[in-house]
Amino acid sequence: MPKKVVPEEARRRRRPTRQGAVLSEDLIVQTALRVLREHGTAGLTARRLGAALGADPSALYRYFAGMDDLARAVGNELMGRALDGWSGGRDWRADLRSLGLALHSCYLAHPQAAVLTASRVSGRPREIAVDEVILGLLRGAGLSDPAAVRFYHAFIDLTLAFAALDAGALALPDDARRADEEMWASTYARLPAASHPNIAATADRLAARMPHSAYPVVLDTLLDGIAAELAASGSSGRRRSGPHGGSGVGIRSR
Amino acid sequence: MPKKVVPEEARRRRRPTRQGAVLSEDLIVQTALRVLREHGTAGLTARRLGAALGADPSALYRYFAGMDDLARAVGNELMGRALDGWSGGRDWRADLRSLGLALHSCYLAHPQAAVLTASRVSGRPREIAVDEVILGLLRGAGLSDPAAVRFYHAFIDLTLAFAALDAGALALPDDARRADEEMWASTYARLPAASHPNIAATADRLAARMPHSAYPVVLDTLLDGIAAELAASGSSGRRRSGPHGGSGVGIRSR
DNA sequence: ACCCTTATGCCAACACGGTTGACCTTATAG
DNA sequence: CTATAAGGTCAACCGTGTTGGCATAAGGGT
Repeated sequence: MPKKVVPEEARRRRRPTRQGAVLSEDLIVQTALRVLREHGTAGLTARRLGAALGADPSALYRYFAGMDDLARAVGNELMGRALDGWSGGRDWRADLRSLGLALHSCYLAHPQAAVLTASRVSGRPREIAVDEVILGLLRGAGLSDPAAVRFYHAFIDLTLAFAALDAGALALPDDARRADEEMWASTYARLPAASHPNIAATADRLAARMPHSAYPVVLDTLLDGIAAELAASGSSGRRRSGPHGGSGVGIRSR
Repeated sequence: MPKKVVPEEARRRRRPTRQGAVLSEDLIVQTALRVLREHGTAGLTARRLGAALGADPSALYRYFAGMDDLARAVGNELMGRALDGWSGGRDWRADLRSLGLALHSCYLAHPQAAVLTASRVSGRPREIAVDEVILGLLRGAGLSDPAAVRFYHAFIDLTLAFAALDAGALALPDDARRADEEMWASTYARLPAASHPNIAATADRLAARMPHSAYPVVLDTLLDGIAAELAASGSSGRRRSGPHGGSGVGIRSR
């Protein structure tokens, strides 16, 4: 039956639900975020979302083709929030850096939703807007199209990968997260230097650093790489280091 | 009922199943890997695994506390395989690169387990062994302890973050994954140049590159960064670029 | 101001998922 | 040889996404 989902722009009749709510794509997405925050990653079910909206679960299918489609809409909303809270206008490096950090922290604000959507490509307007901005910054900086695409890919996947990883830790039950964090001060710090010399020599530094995100470090390294590419292609003709060829590893969608 | 799962070492009576198979933890894990490979990535269900073993689904609960527990067992198996299939002995850069790729592809071979375990720190022997190897390579290359720890953190989180991201895509139902991949050739390729000039100019390159993993590119960039740090600290005293300070973003466990 | 079309909410049902309690069988300890 | 309990099986429970059919009310056409 819901082969035909009416797009939001074409909606006319807004019938209130039995309990008075008037549904809309936006209301459903906002409620989904609330349910996600309250009930955890696995807590977003059609029935629970319906209950939270005061509507029958099947009513959702008038707005989304399925829970999968809904998840993409949620991801799109996160992208939009990040973009709204960002402003460019400085040099490409500062802009890219602040955009990456904005995306990262925006996903981290909703860990459950991040875990759910970070590995999906929604193809919706606000995500497309983010992609367009990134590509614009890279090409505007002077990169060739192949290099811009290569670094766009690296930038967006890096950002979303860390968003998902860090969000995954935040989304754990409190006790499990605490146990994971204390692992560095307990298990690792007690390893004998004889069998694990390198861990033993750096145990205190590890315990201090591991509970934080490595995203800023890796992001800056990537920005260094982009700057190096710009310097190389600016002076001489082409090329940079390493076997950065196009031979992909694995099959990915994002 | 399965509050009490008998550990593998304490098992004595091995009753054959109705269809003749003799169950064991190892047989179940191996069969789970086979089912994952054959029935697609979303095809590992208790009922299907039971059928593949020639046993009732509930028999699994004599060996594992639940499907979650079984997934962790599969994950452990993967860590072991990654470490076993790797050999160092060349320069630090080649060793780090092959180790990263080995970990990445090993997790990707079993996406469900990867998604489930990538953001956890288990503190188990094989994982500790991997950490010791990485730290050893970095310190052996000549990095100071703070730099070694910083790059160890970046390396392991980067690898696991991409493993989880890429695995998340692979773990999607087949049709959803296909839809995601075709998004680049459909939605993005059709955006008008007027509104989205940068995407329009690079649409074909994007469609060609995005279905692959960006991990190798980012990994090589990180290795470039390590090499730069070595060169800088080798000649002059200290320092590298960027605001890489210790002020963490977010709270992480891994 | 009316009516008629149809968008849209609701209900009941389906297939499939993990999980469990009760039962039965048989391998092994004593 | 027997008693015990490990471990396989069966049936059932509950929660999941999803859909076909039906009821209703919104709002444009007249």
